[in-house]
Amino acid sequence: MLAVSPLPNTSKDENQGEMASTFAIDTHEFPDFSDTNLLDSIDFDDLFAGINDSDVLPDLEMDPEILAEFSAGGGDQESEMKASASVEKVEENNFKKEEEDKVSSCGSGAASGSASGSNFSKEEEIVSKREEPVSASLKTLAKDGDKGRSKSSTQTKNNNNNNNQGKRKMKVDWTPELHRRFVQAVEQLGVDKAVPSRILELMGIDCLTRHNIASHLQVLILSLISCLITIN
DNA sequence: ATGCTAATAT
DNA sequence: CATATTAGCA
Repeated sequence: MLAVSPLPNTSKDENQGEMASTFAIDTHEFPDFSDTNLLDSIDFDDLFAGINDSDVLPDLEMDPEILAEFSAGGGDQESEMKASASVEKVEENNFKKEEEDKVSSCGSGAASGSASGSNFSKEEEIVSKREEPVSASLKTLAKDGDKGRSKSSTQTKNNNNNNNQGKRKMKVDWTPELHRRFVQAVEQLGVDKAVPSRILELMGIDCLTRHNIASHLQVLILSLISCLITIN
């Protein structure tokens, strides 16, 4: 009972750059779920978690921070090494990323000095959290992943603005870091419990609401469906 | 009350 | 046009 009518072409990812054309996507062959950068860049975590992690994954109760660091290093090309931690090729060595960062940019510094003027800002408020790679260690992967651009032509700017009423905070910039957090939360929770509330709780972000999470989740699912359609 | 989908706004 | 927010509904 899955009727998919819309066909949005979402084939633009941050990974589209260094794609070895050695193995092209076998469209005329049996789709092998092993090398699909296009899909891999989306969110196979939740999908895998839903299919494979049903019982294969025991109760992985590791600290999200550790996992965050673990995952933050590779970027987004290692989604299938966590399931089977066997002795595979030791290509990826120990890469240490920057330490975990506290993401709290919602109710900080809300007191603005301009109280007299009507602050009915009709413009969108973007709350984002961007961290700069302080330590430029050796880049194992010469590929710009999430963090690589400062300004975008669309709308990825750093703007922190709080509203006065406290009920009109919109435009939450889903920074890659935040997205990563979201994905991690989903994997840790599993699709069974991948409910917005739980995700939000696990994320630890107190600025977001279930609607925010739901919206993002919706977009992700849409992208995933699009990709699946593309395969077929 | 929570979750999901659809519509709307930026 | 793409993405995020909000509203309505199950």
